[in-house]
Amino acid sequence: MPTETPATQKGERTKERILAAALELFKKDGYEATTMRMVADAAGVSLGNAYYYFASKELLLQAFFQEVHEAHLLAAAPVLAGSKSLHARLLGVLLARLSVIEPYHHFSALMFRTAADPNSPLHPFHAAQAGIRRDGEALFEQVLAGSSQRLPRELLRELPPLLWTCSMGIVLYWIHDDSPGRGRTRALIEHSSELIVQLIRLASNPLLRPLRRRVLAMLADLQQLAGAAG
Amino acid sequence: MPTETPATQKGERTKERILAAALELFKKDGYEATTMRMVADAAGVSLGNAYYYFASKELLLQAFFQEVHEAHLLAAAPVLAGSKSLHARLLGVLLARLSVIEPYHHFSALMFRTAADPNSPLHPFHAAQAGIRRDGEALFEQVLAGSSQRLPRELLRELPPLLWTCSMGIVLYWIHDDSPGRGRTRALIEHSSELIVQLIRLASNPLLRPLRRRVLAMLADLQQLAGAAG
DNA sequence: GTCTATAACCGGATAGAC
DNA sequence: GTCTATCCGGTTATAGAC
Repeated sequence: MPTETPATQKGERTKERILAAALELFKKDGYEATTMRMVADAAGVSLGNAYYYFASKELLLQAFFQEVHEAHLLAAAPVLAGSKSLHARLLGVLLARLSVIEPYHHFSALMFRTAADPNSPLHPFHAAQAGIRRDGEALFEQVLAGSSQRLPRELLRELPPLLWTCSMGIVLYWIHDDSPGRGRTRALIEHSSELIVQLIRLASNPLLRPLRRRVLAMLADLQQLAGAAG
Repeated sequence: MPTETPATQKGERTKERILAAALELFKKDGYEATTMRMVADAAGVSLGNAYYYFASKELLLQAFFQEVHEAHLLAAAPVLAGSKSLHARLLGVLLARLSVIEPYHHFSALMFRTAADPNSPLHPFHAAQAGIRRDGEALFEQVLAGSSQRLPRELLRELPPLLWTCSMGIVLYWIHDDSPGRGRTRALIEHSSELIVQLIRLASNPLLRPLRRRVLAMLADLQQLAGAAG
């Protein structure tokens, strides 16, 4: 299964050519409109050869996700370097994601159709995505760690996956959002980042410890499952 | 487009036969494993004829969802008639859903794959699903209205869609859940119903009015979009 | 053993005759 | 309203070239 790492240099170049062709077509025409035959043609290889390097169309899409994620990390870096306010950091990171994915709005629904299938290797909790998920959580860890906000240790441990999930929810909202300039998603990001910061402060209140325990217990439930799947 | 209502009596019978055959096959083999050719064969009609009545395989699945929803209403009725405790009502309704969908766990992922595509008529926010969504919200309205718990008017208005969304989240969790007897989902339902009740009580605290406002504003954002889509 | 190509399979969807 | 014949695209089998 040379999908992992082609042995030859020539093979490696071929694989790269196929991937590049696919990404270009995805961006231009969208995922579903792009056929494997088109990809193969654009890359100058046969259909069968394309399948030799990428066992499915989905795996090509996965490579695309990887690219998007790396662009997000890049776009978020200046925000994280620039401010210690938790709200500013959270807001900045979420807006950075928005700006990175915006060019793909017209075919985002089609990406998410496959990604929503728990059996698909593209699902956020799938083992194949563990890397991206960990990276995503690491990003929110940074958001928290670099901020001036004080947090109970247990929250610091549990919040990153939760924030990452929230950010996925925002992406889901964005997919549906047809408002000009994606204004609604922007509003949602602003409101929710304020809200989250306020909730985090509230959650640190000692009076609410029993409630917090309950929330953390539920989060543990959720992660147990994610761990089993991924 | 006689997909809506066949003109002839014969047509009506044919349509029913196709639907019945499809549901049986979905339950036996799952959605993806069932081909339109199998459905047509089992119904004793040609492939083209099946497509005359159901323009896509997805529309057959939609009919299945409708059936599941009606079974849920039926299963929830005794709970709603039997207790005035908010927690008991919420818990009962969520567990009723679980018992209704359990027989379909083995192919639930495949249902949700299509349902997660915003362009699909199966998406919870799609216009075609407005009926089911309204019914679902109405169910949670009953859960609240028939309980002994006092609620601010604004909460009473905003909670049903939120609870419905939570219940969809639980279904999503259930899809991934491979634990024996679906124990994890049961635990999640118990924990989250307790948590929700506690949060509702907390939300009624006058000290938290500013926070509550913010939450309600965000919910308004979310519903604006749902309204546009559905 | 690594790579590439051709030909076919399979199933969702459609066209058009009756 | 029903059929047959066909398209189309993801995927696979397989044969052969380096």
